[in-house]
Amino acid sequence: MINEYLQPIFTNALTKLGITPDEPIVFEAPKIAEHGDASTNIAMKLAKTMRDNPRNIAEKIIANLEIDSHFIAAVESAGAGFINIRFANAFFQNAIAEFAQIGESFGKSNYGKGKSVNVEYVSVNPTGLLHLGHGRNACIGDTIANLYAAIGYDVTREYYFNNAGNQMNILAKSIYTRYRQQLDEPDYPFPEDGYHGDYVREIAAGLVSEVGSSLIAGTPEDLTKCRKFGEEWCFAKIKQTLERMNIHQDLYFNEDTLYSDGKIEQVIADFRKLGLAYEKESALWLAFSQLGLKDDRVIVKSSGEPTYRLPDIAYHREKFNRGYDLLVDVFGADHIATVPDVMAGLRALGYEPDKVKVLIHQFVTLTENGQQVKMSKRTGKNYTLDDLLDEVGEDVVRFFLIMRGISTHMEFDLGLAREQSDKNPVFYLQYAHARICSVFENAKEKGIYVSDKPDYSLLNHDTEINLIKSLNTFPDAVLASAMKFEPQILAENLRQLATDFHFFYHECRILQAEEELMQARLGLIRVVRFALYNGLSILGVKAPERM
RNA sequence: GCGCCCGUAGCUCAGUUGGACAGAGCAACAGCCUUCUAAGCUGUGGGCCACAGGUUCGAAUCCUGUCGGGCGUACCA
Repeated sequence: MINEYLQPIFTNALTKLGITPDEPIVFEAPKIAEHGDASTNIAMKLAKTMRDNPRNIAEKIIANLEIDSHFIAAVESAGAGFINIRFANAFFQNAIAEFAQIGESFGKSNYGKGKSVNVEYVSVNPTGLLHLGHGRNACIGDTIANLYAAIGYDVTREYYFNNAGNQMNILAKSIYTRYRQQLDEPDYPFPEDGYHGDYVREIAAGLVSEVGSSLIAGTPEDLTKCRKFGEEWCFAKIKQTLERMNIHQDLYFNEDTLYSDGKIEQVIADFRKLGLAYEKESALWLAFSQLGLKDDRVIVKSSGEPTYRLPDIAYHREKFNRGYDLLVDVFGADHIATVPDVMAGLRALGYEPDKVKVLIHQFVTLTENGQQVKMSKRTGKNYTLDDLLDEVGEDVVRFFLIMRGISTHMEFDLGLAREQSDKNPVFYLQYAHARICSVFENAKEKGIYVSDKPDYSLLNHDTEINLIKSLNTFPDAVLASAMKFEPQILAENLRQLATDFHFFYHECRILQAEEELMQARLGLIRVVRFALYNGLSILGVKAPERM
């Protein structure tokens, strides 16, 4: 809003000076309050082409500005050639009136109207339970999806899985072993590469009570039953955990359908047609070296099974063909190797990889008293996402897992999480929301009529103006958070908004104020509530009315 | 060896397309509740932004190299 207001005023001044800038003028909020509400470095940018020093240029620009002194209080040059702009209170009073009119959709936009995005996340194969790393993936993906929904995109949330691969067979064998151990043979040997997790015992116990000893022979059909039972059990658990975190995906895409629908064969045929696929040592290779990558890779093993690259390419092609404007993949750092291969493959098939945004998040290190806790599914000792949700609650987990940039290596200390969960910043935001609700509740009890059109020009207290400034940044933060694929930007903005609200709340009485002022303040905090509510909802966190 | 990510306050981390004296939370210390929720507010201390060069009006941010950590580098996914 500040940018929209200043842009024409400055462009006009430059035009008068005979300058047509090739890029829009950038206004930013100075870190230091004395530097005003907005600042531009345009004079410094022009210094080279104009062959003049930035201070002189700044003065010339300022002299040519046509300023409405009702809204702009001061414009001055400073420092190395910055132009600082300070708004009058009227500017912000005007702004809050606009925000109030927007009402409950404050912060949302129709930036992406008519455009569609597919966000693929979680995508864990049903061979075990979700752990903390999956949680980070899930929370990032879901928040990204929410962000794009908030800026007007048509969003599809997708979960990709494979219930046919080798890992599933290993799970089947592991289940069968536990089944036998529980049924008749306590020393039945456990497969070397099997899943050691306790949950496998649970699955086996479930199997025992469901089918008794009918699978004891261990025929291939019996193992298939073990696998099927395990798959369903794991999926139910995974979905249950996601449900707890308020995550609901629209589409579960089974890799298997790529085979049954001939999509895999089609990709192979197309690569052959392009002369990019060749046989060597009874495997099928793809000539990635002709696609700008270093080495050729196997896409179909000598056993006849494809490697992960092939279905990944076929799957992305499938998503492309569904016609989305944007495809987002959320992967953990361990899957980074697949990205260049898939992109190169897609490009060769005639698709535009720029439409795909791959978000690689780094790992979460789980520690307890300084010691690392392993989360692996295979080694057995596993601390699951459910365990964490039980300990600290859904809101803390969701907020914690997105409050840092996705590329940072997060450390999660269990002891600290237990001890500090009540100090988690998420409560700070929720508390601000609850406080506002409480004020309205009190107003209602006192029979106070709340006006829809209060006189916002009565808001002149520093903390009021400051709060409006803070609100002013919220819609931009939602947009920036989406465009940059960084949920953390929104989390940080909300924290600042809550700070500014708490400060205002401490300084200014609302219901005890004189009638007109009270109405203006109620109007103000109503907008703050919409911002907090919308922001928290995007982050998948509850906005309680009472705490 | 090569590729990606990271190294900022005691701890966990922010830091917009390079901008003005480097920020927040937690921890520590000192204050604020007969008044709309003290899960709050105010104040204090705390830094060779890993290290060394380079680019420029200006670098935590961009480039090169070094050191340290994470993840990859399969006919596993």
